[in-house]
Amino acid sequence: MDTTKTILIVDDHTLFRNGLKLLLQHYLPDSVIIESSNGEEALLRVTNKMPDIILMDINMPVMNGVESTRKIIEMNPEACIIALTMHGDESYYYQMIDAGAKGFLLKNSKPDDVLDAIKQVCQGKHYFSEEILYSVIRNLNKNDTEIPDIQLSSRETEVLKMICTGLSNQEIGDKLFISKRTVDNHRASLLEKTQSKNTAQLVMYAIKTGVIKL
Amino acid sequence: MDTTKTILIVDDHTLFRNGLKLLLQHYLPDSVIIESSNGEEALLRVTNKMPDIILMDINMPVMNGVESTRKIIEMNPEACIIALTMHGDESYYYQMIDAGAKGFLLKNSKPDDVLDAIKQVCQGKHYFSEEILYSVIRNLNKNDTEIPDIQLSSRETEVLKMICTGLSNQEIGDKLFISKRTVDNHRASLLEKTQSKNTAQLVMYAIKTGVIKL
DNA sequence: TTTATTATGGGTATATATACTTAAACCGGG
DNA sequence: CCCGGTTTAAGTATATATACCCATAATAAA
Repeated sequence: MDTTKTILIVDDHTLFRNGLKLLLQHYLPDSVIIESSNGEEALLRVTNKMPDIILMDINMPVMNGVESTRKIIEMNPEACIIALTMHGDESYYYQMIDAGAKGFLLKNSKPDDVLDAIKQVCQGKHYFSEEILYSVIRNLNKNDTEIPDIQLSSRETEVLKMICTGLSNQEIGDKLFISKRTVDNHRASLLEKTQSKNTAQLVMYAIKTGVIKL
Repeated sequence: MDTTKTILIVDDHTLFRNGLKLLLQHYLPDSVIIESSNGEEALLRVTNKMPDIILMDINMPVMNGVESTRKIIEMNPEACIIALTMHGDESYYYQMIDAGAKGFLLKNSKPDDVLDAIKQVCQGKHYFSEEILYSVIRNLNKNDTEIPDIQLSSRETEVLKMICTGLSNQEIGDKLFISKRTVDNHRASLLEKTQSKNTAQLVMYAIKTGVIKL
């Protein structure tokens, strides 16, 4: 690692931020570490001056990591954003890649991995935790036999949300001022697109993909 | 803070552990910090010598924080265990209190809060993050009008899990070698006990309460 | 021992969801 | 302009879930 760098940590957990900051200061004494507690704050921080590296959490209040990454990359496609993920965030991998993240780190990585990632990304390369590569490859195997990516229309998403709250097709129709039969059709489309067999699997899909929040 | 203390950090995220360790070493230079990456490791660590303070994450692989806390408190009811929680772990608050945790810290606390918590708990007192107290009080309000605590039988839980995977009552009956009608009745009990109107709400309940994992 | 709960199974009826089909109106991109 | 997808709607049929009722055996709790 050569000269002084500015590193922005974006995470909603103060303890995690503070700890990581100390960690980075210890291994990279010349670096300048700044912090933001969510995606929106991060956006404001980078408008004046783009840091050399951004370590971005995914699950955050106000604005999540995916959206924030997307907007930062819009401002500057060269921005070096490394996603900080936990096990369980698998469904966001592709979204983050799509948004323009240059690297992926698991939160249970070793400090060496973080330094490696920063080094690689600063050189214009990409960096992925081994575990993440493994997980992605495992998903690729799945996708051979299953569906790659599903696109739900806005109406379908709307209906899906209502289904999850426990409304019947009749009730959904009443709320949306459309026929129950139309809702039947949307539901059928949802079952087919998500390869679900019934309501239970549909709700599970909605939760796994983040269509609805707990 | 007076003399030298031993502090055990139990968390599955290496980065978090390392960061928190640096943080504690910075503010408590005389302390000895040791680490475990899950509840089972923690158990092994404390059998020889009980640390003065244990900072315990809740969601961990192999053995989670609740179970680990329960077993450590069994060994030594005086053990000073402080739970480290995230927003979203609300459903575990009561379990952790029940298990014997002496304090509660949110992962987005300030370092000062951590020192406070350690100080208080070492003096035999309890410590709770303000946000946690707030959340608990808010839930108390809810419980006035809603359901206090629901107890599902093991058979019901078994059926509920299968429902969530998308099996029909007939299929569940076949798997459990019981009549479809029996499953009908279990399902009806589940709907009543969980105050659900239909399958969708049932699945939502299962996920919110952690009956099933994603 | 009495009592309560759970697990088991069934009768009957209705409500809802699911499967298959067709089709009209609309809207945006090539 | 036509084409593909979405949204709307409906016919018809079956499968499944839900709502009541009841009953018995085993087990745990009081």
